[in-house]
Amino acid sequence: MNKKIFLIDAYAIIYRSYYALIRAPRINSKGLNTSAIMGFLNTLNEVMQKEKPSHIAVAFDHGKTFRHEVFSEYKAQREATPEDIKLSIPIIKEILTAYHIPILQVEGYEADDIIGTIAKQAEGDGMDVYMLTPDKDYAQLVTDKIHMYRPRHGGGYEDMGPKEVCAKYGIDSTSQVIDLLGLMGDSSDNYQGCPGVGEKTAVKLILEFGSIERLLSRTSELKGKMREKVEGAVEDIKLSKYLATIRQDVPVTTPLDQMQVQEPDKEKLKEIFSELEFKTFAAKLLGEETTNVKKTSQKQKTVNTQPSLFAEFEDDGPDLFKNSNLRDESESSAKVQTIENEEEAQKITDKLLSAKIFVLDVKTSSNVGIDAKLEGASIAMDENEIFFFKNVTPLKKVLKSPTLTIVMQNAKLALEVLGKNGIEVKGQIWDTMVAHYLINPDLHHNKEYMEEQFSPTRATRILAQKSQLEQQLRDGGMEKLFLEVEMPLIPVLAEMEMNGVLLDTKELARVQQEMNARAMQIEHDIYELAGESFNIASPKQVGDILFGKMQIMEKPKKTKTGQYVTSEEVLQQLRSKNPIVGKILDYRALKKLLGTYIEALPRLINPQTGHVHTSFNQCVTATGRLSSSDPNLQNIPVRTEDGKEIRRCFIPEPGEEFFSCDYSQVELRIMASLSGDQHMIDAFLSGHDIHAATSAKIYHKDISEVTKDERRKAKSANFGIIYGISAFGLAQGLDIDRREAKELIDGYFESFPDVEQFIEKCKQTAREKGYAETIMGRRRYLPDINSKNGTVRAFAERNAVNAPIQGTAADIMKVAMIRVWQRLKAEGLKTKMILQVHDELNFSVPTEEKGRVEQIVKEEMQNAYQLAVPLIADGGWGTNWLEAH
DNA sequence: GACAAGAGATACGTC
DNA sequence: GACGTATCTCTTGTCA
Repeated sequence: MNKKIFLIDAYAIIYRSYYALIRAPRINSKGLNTSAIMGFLNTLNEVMQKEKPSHIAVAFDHGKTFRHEVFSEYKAQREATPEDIKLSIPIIKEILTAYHIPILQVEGYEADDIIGTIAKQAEGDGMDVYMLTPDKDYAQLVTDKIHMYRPRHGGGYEDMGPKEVCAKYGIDSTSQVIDLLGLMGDSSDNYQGCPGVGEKTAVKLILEFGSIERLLSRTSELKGKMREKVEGAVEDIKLSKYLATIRQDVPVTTPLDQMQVQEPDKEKLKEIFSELEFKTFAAKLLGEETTNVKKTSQKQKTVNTQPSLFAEFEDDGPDLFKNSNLRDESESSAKVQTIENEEEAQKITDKLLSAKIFVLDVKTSSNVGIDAKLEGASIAMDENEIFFFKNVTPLKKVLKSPTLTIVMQNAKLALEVLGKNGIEVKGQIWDTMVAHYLINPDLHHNKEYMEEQFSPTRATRILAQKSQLEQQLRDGGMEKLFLEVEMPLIPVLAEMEMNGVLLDTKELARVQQEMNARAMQIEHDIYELAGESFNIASPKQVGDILFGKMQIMEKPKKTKTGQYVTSEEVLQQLRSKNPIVGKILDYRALKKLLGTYIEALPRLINPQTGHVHTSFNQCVTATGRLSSSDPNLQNIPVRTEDGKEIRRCFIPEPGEEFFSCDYSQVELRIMASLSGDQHMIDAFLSGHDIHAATSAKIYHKDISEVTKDERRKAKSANFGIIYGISAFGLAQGLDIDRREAKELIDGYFESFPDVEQFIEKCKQTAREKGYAETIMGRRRYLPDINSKNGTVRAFAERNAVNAPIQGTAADIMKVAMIRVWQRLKAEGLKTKMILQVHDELNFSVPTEEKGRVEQIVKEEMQNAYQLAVPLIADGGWGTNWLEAH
């Protein structure tokens, strides 16, 4: 029989036992928590009986280690060893001594290092080595002869050899365990490895590169974020690997033969167990009759709650700095005066009326207009004095005065909340949030600003910001855009948000049922074709089925994270390979519609108003467009038949009609105008279908001879220019090769030479100024325009072309919205503007106003700006959004 | 170790 | 090109 040695990591077992019983610790009559001792003994007992080792030893950590020397933070975050464990250690050591089991500890080393060293020696002596520990770090030591003997969660043990270790972590060899740990780090030892890399990613990298050293020498092969992560943590990774590496050269003085299992000192053990009140143990371990010792005879008390050792420090006392409002006040020199009676209010409103400008900062219960309640408002005329109104009604008269300038931050929200309380704002709005957006359109303003909590003194900060922002707007030539477009737009948006849009919930429910049934059928078909069921919503699983299991194509494309690409684009190409592909696409389309719209929309109906109230965000996009969220009503489907079913569910107010009016080819018209290309302008002036006309020009044909395919290509080219896509992008979109795409673009530029020049000019201007500009002076900064990296630069160049076109379209639409809204007001019409989708406006119109509204909307949209080509707006009516289109 | 929250990737809806 | 949202997957922090 071969020699068999068990090496036990004492603290690992002790901690594990202690925490396993933390909710119901074992406490003996002397008040000692014996969980740790009991657990340790149980483990020892089980091993001795089951495995009958020939040799055994127990290793303890001892003092600060060499790891602390190279890394002072090593295990620094660990809480102090619980008192109960501290008390248990000498007892456990005493028990071990009584068993005649050697206690191994070496100053400056951890138990792992000692066990690593002995394991190596024992292996050299031809022993079978078992390391008894739950600690995964030990896996690095595993060989054919050195196994881990790991306590299982529910009880029992797991014998882990090289095969088991590799299988558990998914690696090729046990030596890679340290590479794995070096990358993932170990939170319990307080070293982090590569931040953002956990087990999954670490395994992937190790499998790809083999080791940390090889990975670090070849980081250039990594892509994107992953490369940044790894390259940014090279030193941490190296250090982590060093810390994770278990030493095998510890000066242990105990020779192996002293670890031979011996007869225990039974008398001594009896004494200790009796002291601990371990009756069962005493009986069991000493081989006495156990049957008459009933379980219940253990008088161990079970305590459910244990007072925290730190209780006295956990008292949630007053933290002066917890409340940021308090901190704000201490920073501001302004006096805050709370206005509570009418007399005071009167005085201040009189003062306000004679002031030209003041700050109004409204306190709301929510950042979402429709949900928000009015909770007061502060007013500041200068930086010294702030008045906080708990009741805002006295301000009604002031806010109505059109001659005053009211400075606000996020005025749309204020207007909405005030409006709900019957207070109209007619003064000139000056919104610092929007100003900041114009000056720096790349930042996320809504979040940044709205997360700042209200405090009475916020008003003075807004005032200070205003003068700064005003200067910046002037410097950037955006004052006009700000005052004449963005500011007047605010009440329009506020009203649209409050109006909301009605949904036909019955119809929606019907559509939901029908689509759900279809989705289920398709799901079933897919499982049948795949021969197994899987999560079709998981791109990873879809990829594994299609390309891994079914292998429907050779050399499938992979994403940067190493998964198969299963995008619509890829799958469309593979439709003919296997019927499952089409089914997956159909399933995804249905699920998308169901999940994003059909099931989601009814949940977003406001119970008070019965309408869906989106947020129109004025400070989000880099180009100047609005965006819509919660829900996004700017991406309601329209292309597919199923998508159209959803549009059908958007309805006007009861008894009214839905009017939808959209600009025809605004962006192309803007490009024609900005470039001044006479051919393009003529094409528009002729009134022909613009894509056909473009095509006729490119292919030197009469417009009547243009084929469908030629028109399609011209259309793509037109869009390509607007979106600034590359020849590559165009080729992809049209499914033609790049050479042909290049020819198409060349032909396009030959036909419209000034368009080509315009594009060049856009890039040139951006290079010189550092930003692109719209017709109304809106800027988009393009810091990458002079980048050395070709891809990065090309991206900026496309933005340089796209931003002026898309941004100008946005400018024009905003002007149109303001004018339409103002006319509706001026003419006292009840028609409501309810949605804007970039180039389209939607209204709910009382029947008697139809004629008037159609005329106003078309007129104001078409005359919003004078271009070299006419702006055309097409309107349509219906009982729902789809019909109106 | 289990669990939840957060971040990132992927996919897809619109203009 | 510009967005916003759903879903899955992985990482990280927290709690025993």
